[in-house]
Amino acid sequence: MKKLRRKFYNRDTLIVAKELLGKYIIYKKDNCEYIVKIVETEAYMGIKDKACHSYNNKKTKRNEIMYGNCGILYVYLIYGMYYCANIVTREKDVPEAVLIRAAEPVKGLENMSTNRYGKDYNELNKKEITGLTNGPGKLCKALGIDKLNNGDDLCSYNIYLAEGEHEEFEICSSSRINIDYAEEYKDCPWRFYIKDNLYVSKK
DNA sequence: CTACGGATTTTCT
DNA sequence: GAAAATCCGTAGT
Repeated sequence: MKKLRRKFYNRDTLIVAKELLGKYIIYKKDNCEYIVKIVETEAYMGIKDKACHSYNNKKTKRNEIMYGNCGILYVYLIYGMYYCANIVTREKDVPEAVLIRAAEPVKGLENMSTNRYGKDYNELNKKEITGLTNGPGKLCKALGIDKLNNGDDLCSYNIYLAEGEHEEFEICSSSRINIDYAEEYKDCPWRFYIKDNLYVSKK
């Protein structure tokens, strides 16, 4: 599979969010190779976007990664219990990113099952199988992504994104999930997902 | 099928 | 001290 280069990420964040659909995340950890296909993303559009951590150019210890180079993972803890994985876009000092909301498991299913439920993949019922990676917190749990992955370079060997075979699918968009506080930005159609894919988190 | 509340803790004000 | 880019179980339709 063809690895995505740095300049893929240094483009308009909405374009990157859309083009990330269908791409593969390859992550090597604990002697296991995890592969998932991205099926749902959300764009966070930086200093003007009230839903974005960097709204109004706010810079904190948590979000400083967004102000750095693109093609880097931004991971943070949400609601005290789950992690969310984002990919930083644009050039340095333009703090935008794409949240990876959901993915389809491709390889490393046994390990994902253990990470999520503490049991074998072949013991999972149908709901547990789709529940492996159909949400931002679930995806991180399945892949074992946590705080330590904040700042990981996606143009490296252990973790990177790649293009698969050319594949036809229809892209849907909608408003983003759980950002009611974002006022006039809460209805922007900046969430993208692959139509009819089983692992999309909602609708 | 949808709707609600509780869990849990880091981060920022 | 409040909020948070979530998830899950339970209850109701």
